[in-house]
This record gives sequence, C-alpha cells and structure tokens, in this order.
Amino acid sequence: MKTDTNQLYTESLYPYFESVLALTDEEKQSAAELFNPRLYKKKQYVLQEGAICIQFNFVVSGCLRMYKLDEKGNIHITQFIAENRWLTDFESYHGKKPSEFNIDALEDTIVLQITNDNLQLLYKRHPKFKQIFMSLIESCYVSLQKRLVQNMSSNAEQNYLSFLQAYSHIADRLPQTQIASFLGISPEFLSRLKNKNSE
Amino acid sequence: MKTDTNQLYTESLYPYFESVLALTDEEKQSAAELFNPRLYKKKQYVLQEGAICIQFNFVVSGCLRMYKLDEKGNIHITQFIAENRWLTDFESYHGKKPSEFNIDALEDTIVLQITNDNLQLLYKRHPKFKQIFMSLIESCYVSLQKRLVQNMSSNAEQNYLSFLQAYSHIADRLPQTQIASFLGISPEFLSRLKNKNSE
DNA sequence: CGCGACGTTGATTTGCCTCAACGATTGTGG
DNA sequence: CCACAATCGTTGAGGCAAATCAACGTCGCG
Repeated sequence: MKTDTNQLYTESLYPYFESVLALTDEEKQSAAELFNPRLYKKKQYVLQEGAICIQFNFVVSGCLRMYKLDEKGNIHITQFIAENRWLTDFESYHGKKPSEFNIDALEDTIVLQITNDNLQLLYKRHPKFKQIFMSLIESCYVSLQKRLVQNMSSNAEQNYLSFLQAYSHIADRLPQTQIASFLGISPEFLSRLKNKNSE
Repeated sequence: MKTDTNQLYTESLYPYFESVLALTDEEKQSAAELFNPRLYKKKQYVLQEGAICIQFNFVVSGCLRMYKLDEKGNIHITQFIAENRWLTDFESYHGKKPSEFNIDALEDTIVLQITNDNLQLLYKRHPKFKQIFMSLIESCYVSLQKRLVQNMSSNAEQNYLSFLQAYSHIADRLPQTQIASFLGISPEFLSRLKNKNSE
C-alpha cells in the first residue's frame, strides 16, 4: 500500500519517461507501485564500495555524487546527479557484483528507487519500459563519452568553463573541492583559475 | 537473398548474442537476414564527421578506431574496436543526428552492419534482442567508465601499463602514435616511457 | 567556543609537451 | 623494381601547465 507522499514523488518521474514515450495511466500506475521513495541526509551513503548496488536511483530533489577511491585514498568523482536524473552502478546493479564505487549525498536528497527484480517485473508487465531504459542508458553513455573527449582535448581552464556550462543548474551548489575532484585537478589550481578569470 | 559468404560471417555473431541469451534457429535466421557484411580497406572511412551514423558495426576481423578532431586538428581516439566487438556513434545512430566523430579502419576490416530501422525490426520480431542490445550498451558504458576513472586516477605510465593489459589482444597490432593518441599523451613521451620500462 | 571543512596564496617541483633533428621502415607511383 | 615520399619511432633541449607542500583566514556547525 502506497502513501499519498509516494504518489506525490512519483509524479516527478512521469515527465522523464514521457520525454521518451507516452505512457498510459496503467503504465504509470505500475511504475508508481514498483518505485520506492527514500530520503538520504547530507553525507549519508547511498552505496559503499564492496556492497552490491541493488537500487536504480532517480533524484527527486537534492544532489548525489558517485566517486572512486584510488590506492592513495584520493577521491575521483565520476558523477554529480541532481534533480530528475538517474544514477546506479550498472555493473553492480545488473551483474550483482560488489561495486568499486561509492555514492553519497551532497545535500539532503530524496530519491525514487527500484530494484533490479522490480525493474524486470516492470519490463515484463509493460515492455515499453525496455525502450525507455535503453534510451536512458544510451544517453548516460553519450554524456560520459562527451566528458571523456572534452577532458582529453582541452586544458584545465577550458574544462572548467565547459563544466560550468554543462552543470549550470547545480554548479553554484557544489563546493570547489568537489568540482576540482570531478575535473581531475587540485583544489588549489582551480582556485587560481577562478581568480584569473574574474580579473 | 543472402550468399554463403554472408552466412559464414554471421556465424561469428551468434556466440556474442548467446553469451547473453540463448537463441533459437529462427532468431538466428532473422539476425542473419538483417545484418550485412562489408569490407573496409585500411584507412577507409566507416563514418565521417558531419554524416549520420546509420550502421551499428560488429567487427568480424580487423580493427577500427573512432576519434574526434579538436579545433587545432589534433585527433583524440575514443575507441579501438577489433574482433567480436561493437561500434557505433549511439547519439547519431539513435537520434539520426550528424556525428561529431570519425571512424576508420586501421587494418583491412570485415564488419557486419545493421541499420537502425532493421534493428527495430529485429526487436519487433524477437523482443529477446532488446535484452541483448541493452546488455551490450551497458557493457559499453561500464568499460568507458572504467577508462575514465583509470585516466583520472593515474599518471601516463600507469595508464599505459593498464592499457597494455586491457588491450593485450591487439596492443601489438597498434602503432605507438595511435596508442599515444588514445592515452592522451604525445608520441614522444610514450616512446620515453617504453624505454624507461624496458631498462 | 573550538574544531573541521573550505578557499586562497606563495614557493618550489615535476610530469608532460613542443619543437627539432635524425634513422628505419613502409608503401607507392613511375 | 627502384626512387622518393610518407609514416613511424627515437632522442635531445627547453618550456609550461599543473601538482605538491605549507601557511593562513574564514565560515559553519556541533
């Protein structure tokens, strides 16, 4: 039995789905039943390295980061995911393997979650969702590839500027240290870049 | 009407599909009908920047590279794709948009190609292929993410060494200039790294 | 209040690039 | 089949982008 609150959150899910394919009320209803809302407080883990990523997350409000620790303990941020975007570790979620990544909340964050089993159930009930999630994975791939190319073909300053464009919706909510870690540069150097640009 | 030669090539396609899901003879037959073989000579373009990528390519033999040109004319290689692996520009293929990428052949290369329309037809005839291609896209995403993290968390020397491991099947067929471009370092510096390691 | 995260600035070091020159190899047209 | 061009790999000298280490001020929070 779902609460009214859940119903409220799932409302924010449909616009995403319908940007790919229109849904019937029945399809919306199925989705609403199979997603569960959850609140993560700032700094709380959504996924820890070594655990299996059992949830596919849709961010209703707030912001998550995904990162990997290297052998020296430095963190490397692979993703910032804020409102109306999706996040999971595909390898762990799909293959039920222990994850190499961590996910935590940079702000208090409300997500809608679906387990892999429930996602398969959703596919079975309404094959249309296969198209939708295939399109979702594709767009994740495309943006990752864009980021890789951007990184390879420019210096830190240009990468920072194009980050500001691509992440204009959340850039001012992110601490500089986090942005530096995402860009793969030191916080000190990012600080110098900013000053240089504002002169 | 398909030739015996085509039949021969498509044989190499089934093992890939069946590593995800077992196929019936009918499903194999449908796939064989909808894929077309094509030979690209060394240096020949498979896709040129600005064109729409209408084919999804499965490499039967040989090796392709995908790359992007930056404003200075430097090339940045995003992929090396050899035997039994897949290559397309998803954004262009799916969205029918002009591509930002180039694909060409590093060796004489035989590919099996399917257009997006035929792929949709294949999905319609046998929905099982949706699962298979979804799994394919996922694994593309996963390996791209691994590469990004590897790149961010290590220096050029370690990146080179892990490239050799990850690409051990084709590393010795690739010119050093190409490998340098893939790693995002200059050919001169790669040369110095190699000498350093072999001392 | 006091501690820890954050941002800034300076001095120094270093990883990697650029430019240039040079052999070796491949390939190609006459 | 040879001659010449193009591509490839190597090596040296010099320069720059970015890291590192260290010190310090500010702010938010328990």
